[in-house]
Amino acid sequence: MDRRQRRTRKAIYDAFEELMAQGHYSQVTVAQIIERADIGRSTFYAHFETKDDLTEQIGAEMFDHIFEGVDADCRTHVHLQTPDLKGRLAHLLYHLRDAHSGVAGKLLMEGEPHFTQYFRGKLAELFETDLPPIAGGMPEDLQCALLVSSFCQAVTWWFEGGCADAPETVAGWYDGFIVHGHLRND
Amino acid sequence: MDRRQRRTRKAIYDAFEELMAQGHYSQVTVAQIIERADIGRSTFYAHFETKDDLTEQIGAEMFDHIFEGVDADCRTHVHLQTPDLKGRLAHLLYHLRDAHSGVAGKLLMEGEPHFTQYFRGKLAELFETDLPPIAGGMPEDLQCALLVSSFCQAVTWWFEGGCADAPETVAGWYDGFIVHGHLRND
DNA sequence: TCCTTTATTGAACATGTGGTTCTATATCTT
DNA sequence: AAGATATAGAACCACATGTTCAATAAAGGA
Repeated sequence: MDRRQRRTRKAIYDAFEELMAQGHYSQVTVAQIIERADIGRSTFYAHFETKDDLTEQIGAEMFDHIFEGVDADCRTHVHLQTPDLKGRLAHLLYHLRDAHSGVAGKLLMEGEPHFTQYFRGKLAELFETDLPPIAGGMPEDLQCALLVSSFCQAVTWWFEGGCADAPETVAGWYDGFIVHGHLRND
Repeated sequence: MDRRQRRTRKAIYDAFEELMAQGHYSQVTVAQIIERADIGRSTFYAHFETKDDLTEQIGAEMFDHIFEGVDADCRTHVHLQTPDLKGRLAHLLYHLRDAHSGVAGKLLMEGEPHFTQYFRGKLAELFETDLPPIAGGMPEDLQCALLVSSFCQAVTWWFEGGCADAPETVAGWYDGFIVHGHLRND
């Protein structure tokens, strides 16, 4: 790729992250991105078809990095050689909190579809591989969707509270919610 | 309330529902609503501050009706005098599917925050009253958020599939997911 | 029925955003 | 050095949100 392209692309990514770190997604405009990235308007549209396109691509790249980091961590830690779900989720929470100044988590919290889409896909992969389907007749895709959706909600809750609890704690709660059920009275 | 106000308000509500029945929420514009409701532009803004304001109010009214219907049904059916969660959720699914031409469910599916907000609140009430908190140390508000979020996802999944399964079936699956957990291997 | 109050109308206006087009200019790669 | 390509940036279009205001219509109480 041309060096110029790399430069402007990075400038756009950085501008987007900076703006996201201080405001709501829906308030971030292309004009702001352009101004902060210090590029021409047409240059932006030479790289991305629409604003949503940028959001999707930036989301994909961000989460690719994050999930790579999670995999690397899980390979490094010997006691996770056979990584259990709980451990993987804890690592995921660590990276969501720390990577890119927590912008990933924040965007997840806001639930913007174009951004979360890719994350949900990666999360679905994670659940599909690790989980034997033992629902009471529930279709697999529904089961997977419920797991993804509730984990996203857990992340949201965690970020809304300023990541006050330790990743392991939250992962443990979620694991308990999933594995043992919650409403058991007996 | 003035008869004129009632008339225009109803016209706006009807127009909104008709437009939602045939398109995506984000594509529905104020201009369209005005045209279909056959009212003046300034009249619309005399009733609602913004489009989001309309969305919130219409969502609140819709879901108030739906939840009232659910309550009424549960009181009618003798075998649900002590209504269990599963039965209530099944009734809720019935009403979501049938009320207002299924627009409620469709909007839920699209996940527009201003619209779903009120529904999530009502759903949280339902869970809070029915469910003894027996999580493994999980905070109650997180537990409730996970329940709400996963049920919304179940509704979404159901509508995406054209409401192919019976409400009781979906409610049963969800209940199993919650009560017994899903990943139990032993 | 009259009269006061209030809602509606509809056009004009202001503003902001997304997205396109075009030419001159700057920068890269070979 | 030279041809290819990316960028600058201004001008432009289309469209949506929301406001303002004077004229008109309708409601509801006396």
